[in-house]
Amino acid sequence: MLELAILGLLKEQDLHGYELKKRLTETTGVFASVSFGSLYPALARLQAAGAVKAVEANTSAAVLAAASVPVTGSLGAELAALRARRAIAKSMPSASTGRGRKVYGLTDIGEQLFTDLLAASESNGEDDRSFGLRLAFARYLPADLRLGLLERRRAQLVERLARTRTTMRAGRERIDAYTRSLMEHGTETTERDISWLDGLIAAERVHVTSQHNSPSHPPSSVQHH
Amino acid sequence: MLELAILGLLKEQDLHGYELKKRLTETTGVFASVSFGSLYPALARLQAAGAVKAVEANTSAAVLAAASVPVTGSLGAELAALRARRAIAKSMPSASTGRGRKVYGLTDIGEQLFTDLLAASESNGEDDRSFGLRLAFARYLPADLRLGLLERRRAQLVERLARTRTTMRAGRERIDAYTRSLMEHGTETTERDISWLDGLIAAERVHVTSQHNSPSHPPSSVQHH
DNA sequence: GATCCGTTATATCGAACCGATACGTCGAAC
DNA sequence: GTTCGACGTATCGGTTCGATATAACGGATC
Repeated sequence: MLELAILGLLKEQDLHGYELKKRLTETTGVFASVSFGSLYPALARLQAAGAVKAVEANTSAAVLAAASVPVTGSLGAELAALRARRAIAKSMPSASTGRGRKVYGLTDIGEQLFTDLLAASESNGEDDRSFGLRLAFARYLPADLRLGLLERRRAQLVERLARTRTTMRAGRERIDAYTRSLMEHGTETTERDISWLDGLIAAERVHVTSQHNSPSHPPSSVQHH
Repeated sequence: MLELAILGLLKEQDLHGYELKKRLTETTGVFASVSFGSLYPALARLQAAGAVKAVEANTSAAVLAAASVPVTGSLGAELAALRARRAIAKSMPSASTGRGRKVYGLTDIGEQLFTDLLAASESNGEDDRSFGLRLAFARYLPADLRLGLLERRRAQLVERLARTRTTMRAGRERIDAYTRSLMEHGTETTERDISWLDGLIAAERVHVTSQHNSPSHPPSSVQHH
């Protein structure tokens, strides 16, 4: 789960651990708290699996070297050098502060792993954060899988709603006022989530039926009935 | 965190593990999924700390036979006997590996531990589930601590709102449509959470200022909307 | 009446994850 | 001139999860 998030962020841009954590907590938002105690082991796992590699492993020395002599052929190193130059130009001190930072980048294996993890619908944990994370990377999914993700989530929320209502009817004398208020508020929140999903699904269907290009599949075949 | 939930449920009624899990997932609802892999170790910890004790062990005849002398020719009974001996060797009292249910109840230490955990405001994890769980047992809190719980939660949500808005303004070109929709929906949800909390806080204040409160008699009417 | 299957029930294992902490550099405030 | 906070990598102990094993029971199904 965390690995999917890391791969997704690295797909857009090479990043080091600290920045990765900031984006996971702040930008992606879905992770209320992802700690270094899980981030660094996850990075180590991904590196051991060959999904990511350390693209730039030092401070200004390596940056300057990459900037002056770009003979490595590494795309990530060139990008890092570009970013370092821009940072220096903006007199941003973060390029050379602190201890030696390790910038990670995706490999081909990592690209493939990202695609596999994102499209995995059967082996799903199916929790709330899983959906939020997948939606944040939904633009990398083909249109049909994207629609399936939204509809599966909708069905899941509808089922949760039904179970909650059953529980509230079943043990109504055991539930005190605070718990009941919590459950009712949760029910309303889930209902709003469902109608929000309905909006997304409707927009998705319009997009699917109006124009025929999905991101990775050419419109060679009509939809099957 | 899980220990607090267990203690709170056992405070109302003696329960065995399976029923405990059902109430944690269904009734309390806050825990989307609490697994046996965390429930049983938590129960063992609480038992080792003397906070709970096995009140009734409805052990079957096979378990008793395995614990004392394995007389049956059944393979399963012999395996059970092996495991029971190993458990006894680990000095675990009443380790019945049979299928008899073990009903747990609170001790005086457990009552005290529950009160301490519930009132702990400084060493808080402060995540979403923590608040929901505490609110579900808010009737056991004195009125001032209950109000503090609600106001701390409110302040937390307000801060989250501010941080999310800052993030959305800062990296607006980096955020794609799906992520933006997710963040906007999350913002609306948080705003509704805050106004829901305002209702609870108002009801709480009315109760505090209008009459003398006793911890064992929570307000009979909590506002829902 | 033997067999299959879902529910009730306890328990363990490996892997993942979290919070705290340590180690370390830098700029700014005081 | 030193404390303070930001950046930055890393590990440790303990908690939790998901999967799995074990086992007894009741009800279908053949």
